[in-house]
Amino acid sequence: MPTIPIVESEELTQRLAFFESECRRRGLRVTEQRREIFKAVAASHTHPSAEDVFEQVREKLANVSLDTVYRTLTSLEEMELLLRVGTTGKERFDGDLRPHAHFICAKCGEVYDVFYDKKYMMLPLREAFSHGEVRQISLQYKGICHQCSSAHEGKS
Amino acid sequence: MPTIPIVESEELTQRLAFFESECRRRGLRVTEQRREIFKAVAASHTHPSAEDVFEQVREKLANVSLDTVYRTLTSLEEMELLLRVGTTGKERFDGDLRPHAHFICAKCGEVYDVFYDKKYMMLPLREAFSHGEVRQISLQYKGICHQCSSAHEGKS
DNA sequence: CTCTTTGCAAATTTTTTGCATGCGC
DNA sequence: GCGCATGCAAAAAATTTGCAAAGAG
Repeated sequence: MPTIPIVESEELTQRLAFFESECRRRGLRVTEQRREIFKAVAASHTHPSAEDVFEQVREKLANVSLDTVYRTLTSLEEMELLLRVGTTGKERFDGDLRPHAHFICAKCGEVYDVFYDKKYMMLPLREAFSHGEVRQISLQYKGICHQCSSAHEGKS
Repeated sequence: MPTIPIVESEELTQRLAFFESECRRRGLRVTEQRREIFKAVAASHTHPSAEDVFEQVREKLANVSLDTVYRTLTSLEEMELLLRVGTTGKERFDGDLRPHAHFICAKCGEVYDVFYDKKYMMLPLREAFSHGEVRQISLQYKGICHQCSSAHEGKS
């Protein structure tokens, strides 16, 4: 039962304002639903799933739909106002057990290997062990791969 | 179009032997299906999805089923013979944009934050940029959280 | 010969999409 | 008022499960 820290309301207000200005800058409408969904994610430190966000937003807006939550979470991610933990889409597997990281293209989903010197992983490892026994380390970079940025078609 | 490096057959043979001994050690039967599925993942550097593995294994064993592939990939992961890129199960979101890592419990799926000093991320960042424009860094530790290891019920 | 593993099919779970109505700008 | 955003329902995609038959030890 993790104790849930609440983001202080002052900072939250500030982030909400930024969210709204970002929406306007991109020509997206500031709706109650978007505001509540953003607040739900920004205020929590529980790494909620889409379903979790849906339930929390329901307490404020009794009839939001789950698909609006999905759509909004996706657009918030595109606006870089939240992070998605893990990969998008289907699971991928890797039989290479050497310590290495992944570069994942946000557009095409391709996964590229990134090798690094093990010693650079030591510091966060120590803190990670405070949460339990670490069995696997996975460092992921998300971005746009060269292939996708040269084929300059489609959204951002 | 990524060029696909093939794991040298000598190393592959060695890994296959290890896979078989691991199976026996755990009382799992060494079947053609398991062997081919393991080989498919171990020999490729393409981070295949379950479907990809399925298609490749089909070339050898014309009637493996997709569910066998799923079951085997899961057991190979439990044997720590392969890695799963990304999280298991549903997607989780994080509104905290400060640079930090995640400790993900392999048993209950809970996600814990792990903060670190940004400077320790510099080295792999340089290599990551060789694949494209990095927009997000995500460091994940997978393991068993204290909560799950104290509640010592169930598998492994 | 026993008991795990498989293949099939069906079920679940998670996420996405089409379309008419509603609401921010 | 115009057009994007929403809600509903239905579809799609990904993964899991029950069960009888097959095969490893």
